[in-house]
Amino acid sequence: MITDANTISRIIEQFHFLQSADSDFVQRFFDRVNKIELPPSQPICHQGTQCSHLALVISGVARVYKISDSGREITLYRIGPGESCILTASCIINDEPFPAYAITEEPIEAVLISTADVIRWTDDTPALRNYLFNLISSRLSEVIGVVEEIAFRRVDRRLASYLIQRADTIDGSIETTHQVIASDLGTSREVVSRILKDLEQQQMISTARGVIKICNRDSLYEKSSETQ
Amino acid sequence: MITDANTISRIIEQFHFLQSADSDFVQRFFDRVNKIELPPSQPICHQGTQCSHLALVISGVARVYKISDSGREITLYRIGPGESCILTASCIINDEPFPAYAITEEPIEAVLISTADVIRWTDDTPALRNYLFNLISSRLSEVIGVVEEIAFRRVDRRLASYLIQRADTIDGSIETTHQVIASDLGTSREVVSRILKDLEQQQMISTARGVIKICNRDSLYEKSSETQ
DNA sequence: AAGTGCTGTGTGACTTAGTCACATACATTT
DNA sequence: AAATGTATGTGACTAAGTCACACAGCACTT
Repeated sequence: MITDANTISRIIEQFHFLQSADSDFVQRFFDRVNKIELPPSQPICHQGTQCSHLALVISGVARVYKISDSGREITLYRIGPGESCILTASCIINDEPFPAYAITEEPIEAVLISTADVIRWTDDTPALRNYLFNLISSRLSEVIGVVEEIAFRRVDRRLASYLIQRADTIDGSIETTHQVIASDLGTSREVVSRILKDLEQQQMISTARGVIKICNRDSLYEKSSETQ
Repeated sequence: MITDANTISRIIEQFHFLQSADSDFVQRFFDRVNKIELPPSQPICHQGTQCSHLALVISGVARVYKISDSGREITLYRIGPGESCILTASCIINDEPFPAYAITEEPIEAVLISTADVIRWTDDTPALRNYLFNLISSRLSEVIGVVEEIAFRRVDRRLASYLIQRADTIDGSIETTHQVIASDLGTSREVVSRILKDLEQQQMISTARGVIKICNRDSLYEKSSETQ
């Protein structure tokens, strides 16, 4: 149960479906759900487990990913404010085990809905249902995008795109490690290190321990969009 | 509109949601939908186009896949009897363009539902809504499985699995070409040819133009489940 | 039977990517 | 300054993808 008016208005602001739902539902909603806070690097869902709650993220970011036997990782997508761990919803509704891992990256505030409420509400509340349907559809599109990336695009091009995307808007710097990048892209740390070295020699970026800085965004962009 | 009693009962048999829906809806359903037949190798959805109908497959198989600039393909999943081109549904509901290609493999009979009816019925008919939700969730799981395969598993292991899966149950033979296999697995024809040659030298299979026959299923299975 | 053409398969040489085993560099603590 | 832990660099090797081209099997013509 959530009672704090301030928290409630933050949640309503973040989740559009609460605005289009009738006030009766909104009241029941805040009666039945709970708010939790999670620290960074907190595992949320384990592959193969059943999910007991659906989490709607108010603030923070979580990462959903796969791990291979050899320990390599690949990020499927991230969950941000206003979104939800939709795989959970899909597991709840289909009664299947969770097919991946999820972990918090930035500290998360989330609303927890119990399995029973998810099932009841998706049945009788069009607003929530549409919200979930839209979210799961866009996840499907995103994951199809991941398939396309890893099946067809060269790692150096993908890395160039990744750097542009992640670069700080002000000074073009990124604080991260090669291992983290490798885990996002689904490749190995050595491969990332070598490509970064190449990019540095071509003056597109400069690197230091834990930091990458974009020096020539244009030529990096050009590299990212080379075909084949 | 579908009136033929025989056709109607075949459709109801295939689509469970029509059994759990109330009879009022079933009547409206058959009043409003149409049946189509498509020959093999007929393109259904083109990447980037809007979808005007949702197709429910009564018989036959379609393939949903991605193509790279260089012409390489990868299969995302197949649509069989009782299933539906759920990407279409997701595009209809989110009003997004279709993110892949779909083509019939075996001749297809399908029920076509117009965009407007899809939207109306997902809103007022729980049975149809749940059917679609389950389907899209399981597609998401499948596509996540594809990511895992191409990101982490070696091509020779994947090919071994593929052959076991596709082999005729009676004599263990498969009628296909190296190019078709490559397109399913998301690799190139040459790679498939080389690995098949290896498998043949290890007496696991024998090959001829357009045919592959499994000779030693056990050792092929062993190969498919080697780790790393 | 020989000719023609299409589709399917084989192969070498080369580039890109992933693995393994280390070496080295930098930052923080003691 | 030494010790520790994390981050990065590198060579050697295997796996996978690309390109160019050769050749084989089959259908169809004449």
